[in-house]
Order: sequence, then structure tokens, then C-alpha cells
Amino acid sequence: MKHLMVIDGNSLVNRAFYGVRPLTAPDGTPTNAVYGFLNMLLKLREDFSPDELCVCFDLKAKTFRHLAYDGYKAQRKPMPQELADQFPLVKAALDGMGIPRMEAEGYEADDLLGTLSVLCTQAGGQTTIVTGDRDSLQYITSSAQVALVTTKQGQTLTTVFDEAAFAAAYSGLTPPRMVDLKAIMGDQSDNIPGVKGIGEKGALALLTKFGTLENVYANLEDPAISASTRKKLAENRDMAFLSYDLAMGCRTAPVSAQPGQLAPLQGNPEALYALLTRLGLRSLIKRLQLNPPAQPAASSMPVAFRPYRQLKDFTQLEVVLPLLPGKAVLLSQDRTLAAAVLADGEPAVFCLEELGEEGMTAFIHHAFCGKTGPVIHGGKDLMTKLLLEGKQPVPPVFDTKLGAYLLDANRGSYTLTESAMQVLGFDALPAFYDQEDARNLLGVAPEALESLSQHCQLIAAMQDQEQIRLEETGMKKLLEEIELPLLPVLAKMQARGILADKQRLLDFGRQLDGELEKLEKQIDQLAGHSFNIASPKQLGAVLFDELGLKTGKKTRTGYSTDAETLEKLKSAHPIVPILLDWRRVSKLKSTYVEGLSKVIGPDGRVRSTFHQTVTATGRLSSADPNLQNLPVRREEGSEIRRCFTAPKGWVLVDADYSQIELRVLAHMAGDKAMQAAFASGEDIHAVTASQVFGTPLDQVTPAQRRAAKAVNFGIVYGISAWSLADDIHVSNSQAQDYINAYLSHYAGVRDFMNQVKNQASETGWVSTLYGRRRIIPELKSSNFNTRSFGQRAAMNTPIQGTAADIIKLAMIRVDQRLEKEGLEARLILQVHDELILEAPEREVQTAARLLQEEMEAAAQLQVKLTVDVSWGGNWYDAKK
DNA sequence: GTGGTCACG
DNA sequence: ACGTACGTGACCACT
Repeated sequence: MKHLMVIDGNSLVNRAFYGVRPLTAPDGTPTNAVYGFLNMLLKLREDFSPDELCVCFDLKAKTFRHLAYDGYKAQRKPMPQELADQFPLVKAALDGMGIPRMEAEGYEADDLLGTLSVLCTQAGGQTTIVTGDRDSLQYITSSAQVALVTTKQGQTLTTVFDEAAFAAAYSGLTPPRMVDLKAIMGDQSDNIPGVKGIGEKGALALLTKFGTLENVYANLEDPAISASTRKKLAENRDMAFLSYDLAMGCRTAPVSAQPGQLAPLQGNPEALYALLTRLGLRSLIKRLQLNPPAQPAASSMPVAFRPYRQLKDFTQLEVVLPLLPGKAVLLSQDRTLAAAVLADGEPAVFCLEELGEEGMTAFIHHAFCGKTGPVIHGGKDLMTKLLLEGKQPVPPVFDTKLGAYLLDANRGSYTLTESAMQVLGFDALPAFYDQEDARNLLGVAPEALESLSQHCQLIAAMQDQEQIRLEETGMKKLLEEIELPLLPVLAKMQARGILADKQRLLDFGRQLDGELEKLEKQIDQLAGHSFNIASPKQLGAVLFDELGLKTGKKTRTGYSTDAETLEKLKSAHPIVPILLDWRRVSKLKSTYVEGLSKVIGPDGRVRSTFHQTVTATGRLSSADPNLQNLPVRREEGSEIRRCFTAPKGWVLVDADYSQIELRVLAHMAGDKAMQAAFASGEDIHAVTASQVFGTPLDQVTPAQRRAAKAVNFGIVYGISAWSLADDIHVSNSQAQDYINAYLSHYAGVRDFMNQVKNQASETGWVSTLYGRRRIIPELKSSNFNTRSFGQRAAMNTPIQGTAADIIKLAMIRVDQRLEKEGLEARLILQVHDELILEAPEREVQTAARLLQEEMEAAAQLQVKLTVDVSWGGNWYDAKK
């Protein structure tokens, strides 16, 4: 016997849209509903293994189906654009997968489900109806079951209702009576009026006694019906029968195919692969085991690849070597393969097996260590490696990774393949060669070489395209005068690293172990049993279930146990302060002591990677390890910073900008009052308090200063009264008063923020003083929260991003100046508004002065940039 | 792999 | 009525 599965596409896509967190494709297309729906579909297909499968969709009629009652569904909110846009994508994906789909003009998916299930039964088959809508339960028969899909907190739950399960859930009712039930109780979401004043309970009671709507009215005078119910029924008789018709699903919709004709189709794997790639749904590609098309469609490939010339011996190589500088080059990670695009556009490839170690060394020397650097994709880390090998690499003349980042800083990653698709506008690439994965390619040499050659040609094509687009968007100078010159500075910092005192770190770790043990003992005792303190779930159970403490905020999975929540419960139970201590100590131990001691190199130095293409605002980020978030705010973490040291005879020189973001704001907003506040040289938060509260400066209270400081931060982050109130624990209206006072005093700031918001909403992007752009897709969202987030980001980015531009300029200046003055001192770290040098003791004064001068001179703003410098034998002592 | 938590500017 | 501060990365538990 055949098993048919019919799916209500509209219902499930809806569930997916509201159940899955917002996701977007690289180009900004919303994809969460596509992603969620396809995952549900695949899971259903696996769980039920139907012989036939069909997905049904609503198709609006030109005329109303239910002319009798115009209110029907008339009041439904229109579907958000983000959701509507995803239906065509879902349908295209189904076509690609070869899954039949069906729609009929003037009918809803639900009608098709009912019709198909009846037809299937008539043909002697079994039907599983899949939907998120309980209306369809009316179709349940001995040969048709309903799989009801619900989403709760991102999880999808499927409950199967057959006749038995239905009877258990709706005692006293049979599936066809669902219609009668709705006729009486109505349904707000479907605009079915029902009998006004009678709800689910009353309706159920009536039907249990009388069976059907018809019979209820036939027995209206029955004494079991109360006078008031009888009155309501009598007054709404027409509405009840109209509702019955509305609730009754259609079982005679015109279907374009019969059960028996709905077997899986061939599909179009290539188109599906291209679609899912464009949408950035890689996990689905994997789940469907799709392979990239062997040969990309000619139409989607705007680069006319040329055949490569393979250099087979050293003599041939020698001719080409002098031509390499300034050309696009690509080197496999293991450096056994290389390619270059020469002046005439001809690609040449090199293979270590044929050229020998000597050939590859010569290639590297000429491509990376000559007078002119290469054109490359992601040159910083290669340059770092070459530096560590003792070579003297020259900086790239162009880096397509940086170009791709500047053109759209919202992507998380910039692999060659992804960036080529972004910049050149491909749908898909022959993702055969990937710089990150070259090792796998050995042993398939001819294909690997062809692929390497093509990818190198992509770099050349990207360079052309990026130059045009950077020029158009006004970011050419940003690339040429900030990002590209910064690249070698970062490479040098990465290669140099910072010296760490491993012994001291481990000693500190042992001390922490002792403390942890003590704390754990106390916690277990107070809880009455031992448990995993690090598990928020177990901790929540102990605090809120066992000890009965008052719950605070809730998270998606339970009640929050974060520091803010615990802080409020500190006096409620003696276990709470101990937990807070445990959290702090355990963080120090696992993240800092253990994490850092793991990455200290054999020479005692730690080498972080400074990512130049990660943040949306233009800041750098630091990883493996992250040296931009070492403890500093509390004393107990200071020991960690004492473990980062200068070598014997050297010192660390630390310089940080004072209030750079607020100064940038004062400049960009052209706010004379704020500029004057900085010019006074007084503490900015105190001055703000004095001006906003109208208090003489020397009479500003600590509380006023705290409030002013919070507002200053809030302004930079894109403020709202709600969050400010939450932060400084005042009422919403109090917070709003602060903001109003602030903005009326600093009217330039208010105007600037409004102008930024308006421009951002119009264009979809914001920019920094140096022309760096951030596209903010959230600004166009129909969702209030998403859009609000976009507006806050729009207000914050010009400030944070300009500050980031300035310190990058400072790094370049410092590096050049150190070089020019012939000093041995070197930049080793950057922490957003702070630079750290390693300098021989004899150079300290010079280096400190130089650092301050160059940082302060990096930008000429209407507010002076000021820098505080200090030094010491370790990072803690260097930062006064 | 995701979510909760927490470290930094 | 809505309900979040902006930007990151690492660790742990848990699925």
C-alpha cells in the first residue's frame, strides 16, 4: 500500500520563519524560513519515508472564495516582506530537489491537503498530512493521519495524530466534529466568528451532549442548555452555520496530479547547489550531499579562464621569475604548488615535484621578497610566516581580501572562493581548489594545477573589479593609505609576539586551584550535594528549584544565572556570593591561565593573530590567543598581566588614547559645547555632569558624574532610555530626562545623530571620517527590534570606526618613525585605543615620546587627541 | 555546532 | 506596543 505525505508549505514556512533566528545570505537576502523549512522537510522525509511526497501552497484568487462573508481573513496582517521573499526560494529549492509541489488558484494549501488525502484513501493508500495548523485535524480518518508541527524555542516538535491519538487528546470528539466545534467557538486567527460568548469549554460541552451543530440547534429547547447559552445560540444562528461552512475544509479542490503520480522527480542538483550556495546555506549542501558542478555554467562565469602554462624545469622558471613582482600570485598552503598571472594575462603554474625545493624557494624569493610585492589574497599571515623563517618579505601591492572586506565588512569570512563570488558576482565556483585545503589535492595534479591556475586568475580579476568599486565608493585612499600599509605592521607584530612568563602563570594557576577547591567545598555544602557549578542548567536547578531563590531574567533555555542576576540575590542566600567568587576564579583559571599557557611558544613568546577583516566597524580583532581581553578592570586579574613581560634589559611601553571615541564624536558632530569641554582639560564626565545638571564643576556629586558617564557611553552606543535606565538603575522617565538634558545641551550631538540616522535609513550604510563604509541591512527590516538595532549600529559605527581608523594610522606612523630613527623598539600589541611597544631600556624615553607624538598627530581634529604613556617591566607595571 | 557566560575596548 | 546598550573571542556544557 502506498504512503503519501502531503505538506502544508505555507504553514511550515511560516513556522520556520518565526521559529528560526534571523539568517541572511551573503547578499542580505533573508534565509531563515528557507533554512528552517528545508530542515523540517528532510527530517520528515527521513522519519516517515513516504513513497510519495507533495508540498502544497496557497494561491490567492482574483475573487473571494467566501463571498458570503467578506470579513473572512480580511483582517489578517500582511505577511512581512522578509517572509514573502522566501517563498519563491523555497519553491525553487523544492524544484531543485525534485519534490512535487502543488497550488490551485483560489485555494489554500489546506484545501489541497484535504482533497489529496481523500483521493489517496479512495486509491487505497495511507496519507500523512503535515501542517502546523490544527484545522487540518478534521481530515483524520482510519487511513489519514496528521503530523502536527510546532516550534518552541527554536526546536521543532512533531506530534502525530491518528484516530486514536485524536480521541485521546479531544475526548468525546471525532475528527469531523472539529468543524462543528469551530463553528461554535470561532477562531480569531482565521476570522471565523462562531457564536459570540461561547468559548471552547462551552462548545465542547454542547457537542459532547448533542454530537453536531445541527443537532445542537435541533435541541435548542433542551433543559440541559442554560438560558443564557440558549439566547446566544439563538441570536447567532446564522453566524454559527456560516462559521461551519468557513471551518469546513474543502475536499474537492482541483489537483494537478493524483496520488500515484507524485513520486520524486529527477530534480536539478546543479541549480540547487547554485541556489544554496548563493543563500549561504552550506550545511544544507552537506546534508543533501550535493557536489559542486564539475564545470561551472559558462554564463555564470564572468572570467574567461585561459589555459595555463606549466613551468617544468628551472631554465623555464628563470625566464619568468623577474616578471613576478606586482603580479597576482597564489601559493598552496604546503607550498608545493604555486601559480601566477603574468603581464599578458597568461597564467603560469609551478609544481614543486617538478621544480624541486630550489625552484619553489626561487619562486617565493622573487614573488614575495623582491623590490615590489605581489598581488595576493590574504597576504598578512603568509608574510608573518616568511618573517618567522627569517626572510625579508615585501608587503603586497594589493590584497584582494582587504578589498573584499572594505566593500562589504559584514561577512564573517573572506576565503578566496567566497570573496570571488562576492566581488565578481558569481553564483557558484568550481570550489575544487581552496587555499585553506590544498593538502588534499596532492595526487590529483593536473586538475589541481588547472584549478590553482583558475583561482589565481580570479585574484587578478578581483583586483580590477575591486579597484573600480573602491574608487566608486570613495574607499581607494582608505585601502592604499590605511589598510595596505597596516598589513606589514600587523605581520611584524604577529611574528614578534610578546614574551610570557610561563612559570609565573602556572604558579598562579596552582594558587587558583586551591581557591577553587575551597569554594567548591563550600558550594557543595550549602547546596546539600555536589553538582557541576559550571553548568548553568544544574546551577539554575540548585538555586531556583532546590533553594527556592527568586528567578530573574529568563534565557531561551531556562532562568539566567549570570553575574547581574546573582548580584541581586547576593543577600538572599550565602551560596550566592561564593558562586560569584567561583565564577571569577574559574574564568581566570580556564580562560587565562590554562588558555594562555597552552599557546606559549618554545621561545617563550605568545603570537596572537590580529585579524584585519573581521569586524563590521573597522576595528582589529585578536585571536589564538585573544590578547585584547586580558583582565584589567579588577585587581584579582592583574597577575595575568604581570605574566606578560619584556625581555631582560627591555621594557614595555604602553600608550593609550584618552576618551578617543568621545573626542571623535565632538569633532564629527561639530559640537562646540562638547569641544569646549575637552578643551578645558578637565575630567570629561564631570564636566558633562556639571553642564547637564547645571551644577558648578567643583560641586558635581559622584552620583551625577556616574550618571553623566553612563549617558556619554550610551550616546556612543546609540542610546535609548530603556537601556540607560537598566544600566544605572533609575526609572525610565528619569533616564529619559537625563538624555533630554544631555541632548539639549549638546545640540550638535543631537543633530549629528539624527542626520546619521536619516542618511543611514536612506542609503542603507554609514561611513567614518576616512570613508570606511558599513552596510547595515537591518535598517531596512520590517521588524522593529531588528530595525532599532540597525539604527544603534548606525550611530555607533562612525564613532567606533573613525577611532579605529585613527589608531591604524597611528600604528603605521609609529612603525615608520621607529624604522626611520633606527630604533630597536617595536610595536607588539594593539588593544583598540592602546598601543604597546617593546623597547630596549636605553630607548625608553625616546620611544615613549615618539609613541605619544605619533599617536597624537595621527589625526588633526577640532578636539586635540591626548595620549597617556607609561612603561614597566611587565604589562601590568607598564600601564599606570 | 549552539547558547550561556564573561573578559576586554 | 514594541523591548536592546556598540564591537569582539574563549571556555564550558550540552545537543
